[in-house]
Amino acid sequence: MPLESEFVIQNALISSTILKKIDGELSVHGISFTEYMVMHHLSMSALKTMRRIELAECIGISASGITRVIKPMVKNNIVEKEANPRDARQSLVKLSKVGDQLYRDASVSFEHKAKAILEPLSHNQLEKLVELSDKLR
Amino acid sequence: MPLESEFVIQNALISSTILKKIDGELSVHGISFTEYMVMHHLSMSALKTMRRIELAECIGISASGITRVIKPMVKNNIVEKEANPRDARQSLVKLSKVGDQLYRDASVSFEHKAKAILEPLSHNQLEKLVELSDKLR
DNA sequence: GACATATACTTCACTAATCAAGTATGTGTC
DNA sequence: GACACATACTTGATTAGTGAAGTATATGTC
Repeated sequence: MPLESEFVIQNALISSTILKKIDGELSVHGISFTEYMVMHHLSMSALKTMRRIELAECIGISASGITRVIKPMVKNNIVEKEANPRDARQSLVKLSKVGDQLYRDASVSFEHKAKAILEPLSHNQLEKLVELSDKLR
Repeated sequence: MPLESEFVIQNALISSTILKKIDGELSVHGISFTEYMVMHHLSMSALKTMRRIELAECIGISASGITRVIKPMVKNNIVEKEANPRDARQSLVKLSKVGDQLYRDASVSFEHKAKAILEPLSHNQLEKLVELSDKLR
């Protein structure tokens, strides 16, 4: 079997395992990995505000997917809706104060688990892995 | 943000993208990536026969998940059920002749797509990536 | 200014997975 | 041999996602 096929198969198992571990860790905070990703990308963005489509792209889900993820987050006051005066089609999403704090708290768990998962790798190996993975985007 | 967190976030996006590309490619053969994985692991196994639990583990899904994946595969004569005379609880799964041919055909598409996905990497880089990923199992 | 087309969502029906609970069978201990 | 416990599934209810179709708004062309 070619190495490429081997990688795809191996990667599928590894990434689903990682996802489950992270999801388990984040459940303490009452959020899923997808919700964490939403908060993460909002937190990284300059204005802590993004369009839904942008968010969906960053996270790797569809337009309808992002609608469903965000609906309960608005209800729970983790993010706020904002209109774009320049374009009435858009519905901007902004991290609320509550959401910002939740993100900080969840990040502690997230980073802790991420480190545990990547513990088998040295710092140099991790750097190499990130560098190689990056080429696949 | 620590490199470990960055990797987890980056990897989630990359692997979901890869999965969608592969799924699209396999849909020509009327199968999902999960079904391909079932056939793949059966094909690799010495007797082309495995227990459901074993399969589930290899693929990274739950026991109930494998039940649901395999049911239509039996119906479509891709795999066959076999009893284990030593243990009546077990329900062995075996790749049928039809399934074996389907796997061969699908593998061509699979390998082709896998190569396209990993095209940005040189052979050495791919080897390194597989080696590093392997440490995360 | 009207019309065609593109974009940004939202909603509906569906799918693939999950967990919890249930059934059947095997295994170890007294 | 009986009982407790473990293992190998299966089923039902639920969940997180998908794509297709619908609505509202923007943009480019004549």
